[in-house]
Amino acid sequence: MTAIATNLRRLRDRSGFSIGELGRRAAVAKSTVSNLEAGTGNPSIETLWTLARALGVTFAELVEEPRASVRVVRIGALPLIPDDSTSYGVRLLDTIRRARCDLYVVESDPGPTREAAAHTPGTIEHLVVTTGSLRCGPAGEEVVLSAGDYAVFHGDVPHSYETLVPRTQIILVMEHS
Amino acid sequence: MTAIATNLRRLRDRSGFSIGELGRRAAVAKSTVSNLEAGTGNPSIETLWTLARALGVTFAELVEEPRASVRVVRIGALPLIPDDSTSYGVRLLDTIRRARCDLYVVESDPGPTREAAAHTPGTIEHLVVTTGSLRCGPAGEEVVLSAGDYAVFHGDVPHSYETLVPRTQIILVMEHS
DNA sequence: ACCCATCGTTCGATATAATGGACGGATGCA
DNA sequence: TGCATCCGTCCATTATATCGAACGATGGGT
Repeated sequence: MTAIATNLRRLRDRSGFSIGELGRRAAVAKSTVSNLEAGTGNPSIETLWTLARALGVTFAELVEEPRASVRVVRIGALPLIPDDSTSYGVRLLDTIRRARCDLYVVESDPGPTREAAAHTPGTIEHLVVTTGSLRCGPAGEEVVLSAGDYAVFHGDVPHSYETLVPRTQIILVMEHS
Repeated sequence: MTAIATNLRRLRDRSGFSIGELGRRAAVAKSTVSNLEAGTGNPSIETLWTLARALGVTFAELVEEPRASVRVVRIGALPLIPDDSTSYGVRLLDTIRRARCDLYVVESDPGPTREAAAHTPGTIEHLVVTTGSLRCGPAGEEVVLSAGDYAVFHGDVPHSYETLVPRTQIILVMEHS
C-alpha cells in the first residue's frame, strides 16, 4: 500500500500534475488522491485504473514495488526439472536457491524432436541461444530461434525442442517454486 | 477486471481450493470471491492482496494481464543499454520478477578494466561465458574465464570486469533481493 | 433410499471508500 | 495592501464493496 502511495507521488510529480488536476483528469475526487498519496485508504482497482490511465502508465506500473535498475518486461513463474535424452547434453551450472532457479547449459545436435510433457503447473523456461538454431515452444506455437535470440514460455503445457543445426548451444534458466 | 477474474479462477483451480476454502484462508467472504470470479465488482487492494497471499502468488501475478504462452526476443531488436565504458554493450533479455532476477546478454571488446561499485546488498551475479574470455570477480579475487566457463560471485562489493579477447559475449543473471 | 457435507450463488445488512465542499496557507497580480 | 487563484488537507454525506446467512444443487457414505 505504501508502495502505491510512493508510485503515485512519483508518477504525478513526473507528469507535472497537481493533486487537483490529476483528480480532474481521472474523474476522481482530489481528496481521494490526497489520501492515497498519504498512504491511508484501501483504493478499489477502478480508482487505481483511472489514475493510471490519467498518468499515462499501465496499471502494473502504478501498483508494482519499485525495482532498482532498468526493467523492460516481466513474467511470473514456477519450476520443473528436465531429463537428458539422446542428442541432448544437459549440464547443471548452478542452483539459485534464493531465486528458485536452475541454470543449465544445453548442447545438442540435430535429431528427433524432443517432446516434453507438461510439467508442474507454473513452470517457466527462459532460454538464450548462444550458437546454432532450434525450434521450440508450446505445442502448436513453436518458434525458430537463432544465435542471440531469447524466448520464454510456460513449461506446464506440452512443448518440444528440435535442434536445427549441429553444435547448437543454449543457456536455460528454469524457473520454479 | 475480467483479467483479474480469469487469473483468480486459474490460480484457484491450480491451488485446488474451493471458493469457500480460499475465502476462509484469505479471511474473505466467499460471496466476495464468487463475485470476483464472475467479473462483477470492484475489489479493494486489500482484498486482492490477501487473496494473492492465500494463493501463494504475488499481487502482480493476480492482477496482470495474462501473457502470450510464448514470447521471443530477437537479439537484433534489443536496445543497447548505454554504459559509461565504450567497450561494453549490455542488453536486458528479461526480468524474472518472482525470482528477483534480471537476465542480460553482454557483449564487449578489450578495453580499460571496468570497475563496478558495490550494488545493493544481497546482489549476486551469475555469468556464463559463451564466447571469448574475460577476467572478473570481486576486487582481489578475480578469476579468468573462457568460453563455457561459469562463475558466481557477490555483487554487493566492489568488483571488476576486464575483457581479454575481442567479441567476448556473456550471459549474465543478476540476482538481487 | 436417506442423510450430511460441501459446492457455488443470491440477497439484505453493514462497514467503508469515494465524493464534494469548506478550510487554511501559498503565490501572483493590480 | 487587497484580491484572486491555486494548492493540499480535513470532514459529513453518499455510494458501494464486503460480509454473513440462506438457498438449491451435487456427491459420498451408511
